[in-house]
Amino acid sequence: MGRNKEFDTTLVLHKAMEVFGYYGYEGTSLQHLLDGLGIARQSLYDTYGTKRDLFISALKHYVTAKSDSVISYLENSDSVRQGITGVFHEGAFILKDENRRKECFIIYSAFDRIPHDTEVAEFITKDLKRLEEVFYETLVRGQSQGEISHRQELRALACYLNYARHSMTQLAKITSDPKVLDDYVKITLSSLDK
Amino acid sequence: MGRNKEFDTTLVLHKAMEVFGYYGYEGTSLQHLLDGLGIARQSLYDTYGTKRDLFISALKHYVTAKSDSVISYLENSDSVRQGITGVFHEGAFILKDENRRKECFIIYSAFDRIPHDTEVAEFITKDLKRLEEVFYETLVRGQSQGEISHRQELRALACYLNYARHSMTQLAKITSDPKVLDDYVKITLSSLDK
DNA sequence: ATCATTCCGGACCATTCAGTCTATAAAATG
DNA sequence: CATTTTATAGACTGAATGGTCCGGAATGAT
Repeated sequence: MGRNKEFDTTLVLHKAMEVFGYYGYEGTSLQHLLDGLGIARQSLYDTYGTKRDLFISALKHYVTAKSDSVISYLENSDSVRQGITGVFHEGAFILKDENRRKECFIIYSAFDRIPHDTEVAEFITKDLKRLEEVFYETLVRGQSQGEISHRQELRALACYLNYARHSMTQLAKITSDPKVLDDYVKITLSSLDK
Repeated sequence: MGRNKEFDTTLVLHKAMEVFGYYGYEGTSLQHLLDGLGIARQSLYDTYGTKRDLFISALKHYVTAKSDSVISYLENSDSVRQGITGVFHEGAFILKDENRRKECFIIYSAFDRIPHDTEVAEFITKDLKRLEEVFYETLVRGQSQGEISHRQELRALACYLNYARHSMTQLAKITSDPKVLDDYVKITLSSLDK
């Protein structure tokens, strides 16, 4: 009983990603959020709690969705090279979309918070580890399938690919030239060819 | 005539890099600066102007010094591969130094400011272009000297190396494991071997 | 000695901040 | 109708913000 929520809470969460991604965590004022989310102040506090609570909710929602997508790419592709290539092309594809790219930048607001918010730090660290592990296992499978040379140091390569994927988002923040992004992906992927 | 300045203005500028790098531009309060720089409030305003003025001064000082060093490495090494390798190893070396690494992170506070401060945006963009150009010319020289394969697309490769160098700083912000940094450099440099 | 400059601490300013509270209206359920 | 939940707008708070101004002391050059 009682009145129903009138706004889609996860849709508002996506808007929050954009706001935090644009202004950064410290640079985001409550007014920015109210304008960006299109809800009243009290609704924000009732639904999400404090500004920090909202930030963490938005961040977790973004990161887990992204990581799940990456992992699905890697684990559900028969060809390991196709899986890894798919991850990077998918990432670049989103970053080239004028609308969808905006929310991605919340991850960099989160990186900025690492030294000042242990919950953010632990969450990010755990997710990075989780992803690196999947990259590693995928590469191992690639070696056994003969797609990846046995000369490769898989641990270092997994780590590199993992960070390179994040760097791609950073790169998109500086330039919006799609060709730059594509070239970056191409050269990054050439590290598989040793 | 008159009393002399009692603090080394460029040394204080380096401290400002650290403060801004740690808290971010928005996250840095005047109190943080006063504590970090060790000078009185009025001295700060007399010497550097507003908080934003100080930020831009610190940023420009950092970026130009760094870029000049990179360019010097690239232009003054007979072997092109040694020059490029030198740039990355030097970068990693600084990022592994507990003290010297701190001031490097001002560059990411600057990236965050790009959408909100045109002067910062223009300065960063210009510096990125300048560096990419030197990378490109160096690679051209490398091809003519037979150090770089003629199959390489030099423009894309220059762009990649330029951004990869910046990503290295980002990487250092997330992890302080020196091995991760070294592996990252190693794999990045392997892109020269196509 | 005079004057200019820098130093410092603290007072002071208007503004903005995140967050709370109140009041009232609108739905949905019983 | 009564109850419960949500929605909105606006007033409000205490604290912190960046920035300015003042007063007095120290230092250096003429």
